[in-house]
Amino acid sequence: MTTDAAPASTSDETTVRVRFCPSPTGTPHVGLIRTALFNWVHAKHTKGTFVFRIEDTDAARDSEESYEQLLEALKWLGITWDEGVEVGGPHEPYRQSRRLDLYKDVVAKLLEAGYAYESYSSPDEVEARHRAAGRDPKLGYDNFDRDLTDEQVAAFRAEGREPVLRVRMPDEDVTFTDLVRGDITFKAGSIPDYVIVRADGSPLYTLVNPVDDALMGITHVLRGEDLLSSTPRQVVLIRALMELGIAKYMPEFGHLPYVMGEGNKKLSKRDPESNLFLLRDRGFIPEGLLNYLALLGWSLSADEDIFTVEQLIENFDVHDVLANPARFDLKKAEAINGTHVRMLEAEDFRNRLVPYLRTAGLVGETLTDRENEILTEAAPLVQERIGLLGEAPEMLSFLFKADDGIDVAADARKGLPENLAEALDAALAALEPVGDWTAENIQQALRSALVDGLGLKPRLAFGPVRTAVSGRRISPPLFESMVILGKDSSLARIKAFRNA
RNA sequence: GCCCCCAUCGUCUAGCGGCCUAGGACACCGCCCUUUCACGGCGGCGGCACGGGUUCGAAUCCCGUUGGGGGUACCA
Repeated sequence: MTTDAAPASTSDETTVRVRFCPSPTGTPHVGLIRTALFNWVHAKHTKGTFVFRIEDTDAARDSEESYEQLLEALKWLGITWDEGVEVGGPHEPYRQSRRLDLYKDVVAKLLEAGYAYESYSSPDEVEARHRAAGRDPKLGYDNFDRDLTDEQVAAFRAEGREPVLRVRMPDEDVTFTDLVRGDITFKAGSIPDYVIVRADGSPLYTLVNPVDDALMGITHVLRGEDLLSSTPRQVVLIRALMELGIAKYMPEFGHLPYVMGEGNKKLSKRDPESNLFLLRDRGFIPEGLLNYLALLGWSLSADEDIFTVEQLIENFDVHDVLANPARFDLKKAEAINGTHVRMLEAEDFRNRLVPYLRTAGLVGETLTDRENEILTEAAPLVQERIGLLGEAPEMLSFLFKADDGIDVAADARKGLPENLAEALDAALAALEPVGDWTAENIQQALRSALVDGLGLKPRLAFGPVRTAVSGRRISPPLFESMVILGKDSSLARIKAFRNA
């Protein structure tokens, strides 16, 4: 005998309803976000509804701060929801901590119809019974309380025991069709009756998750593969809810592969590269990060890794998602991000730099006219040189500093020509008469003085000026930078370095 | 122990029985471009875990082995 979820499943005509339902514990991490992304994209692709629900039934671990961070994360990434917290909808409230009465009703019906029953056994007692019968003591719950007599119940009650509530698992195989893995069958007897309500009356995830999915009409459950082995339990419970008229249909399940860290460890919340806000602070942009995350388990085509969110929505099909876990590769993520950085409109890119300059202390809360001018002119110089926005401040800092505030990095002093002083003098002499201060003219003047005049190789010729002006061995294009600084400032810096 | 999932270059992947002498991307290594660094261009390195089947033909289908992961909670 087989319990098959498929026949009673969602029909093609049913509008897609997916949900993202995190527990507000800790900071948002990339695995969580990838799950949100695939749910959202699936909804967008099918013109369905994306529900954002909060599973805060664990008062000890849940926090309001974490809840706020989840909102901030989705907003930053542009992942919008049609129903849920903040925006409301027909199934309010969307926080489970405020739905407790609903669960009580469902539990009463489950008990009455015999799908669930009271269980008084303590773990120790279960283990003792296994030992006594010569079985492995770690076998799990033994379904002992399934058919207690009234006398037994009364006796337990008399001892002051409060029961947990368990779901009666059928003695048959449980099969469901996973959207990414195909048919999956759990053998009869391999799953013991499981707890849905604690002895103190509070509901567990095993109850509230499927119940809310049923109540909210969720058609597709896309979640991490860590929940795969709890799916047969949910299938059984939802079948009961269908019998009771609480659930209209069996949702389809799709279990997304893990996002792994170094080695074969699941990326933990403590790994820095998994922390969404840390990635944002380093300068990932939503376009790049979303692109990379989508690549973990899905691909647009055989030879193109770069795509926009629009393309992702257009082409995404959950059936194409791979079943095997993927490693989060920061290098590749940065490379993908860099490509998206280069794809930004110049003004958009410029504006996105501001918070990073502010954090680095290069500009204040509001930019002065001069700072705005510098930024507008300098931004294009770094746009194709960085993979992360956070790399920009170091590259641009010399443009925002005073002429006497230039610190010369140690490596910028190395590799300069032997006749450093002579080269600087020649550069000054050549630049003084330049009237029209353009990159073209600056280059011409320096080239004829240093390359032609002193016979320096181009590689060596401009080093002294670069160091003098920027204090760095590596800088944005030199001549353009000098134009932004202006003639006076440029010459002052060369003089200062000459006399240092 | 039992249950379930997974297995193509170092990494992410294309591949859904013949287009595969296995394609792309990141990383790495050369070369070119070049005022530094990048960007860009060209080239190189590098893989179907193993063993059985099925088939005229298998990276692709089946079975097994090995390896990895998850579950077996009054966590989610």
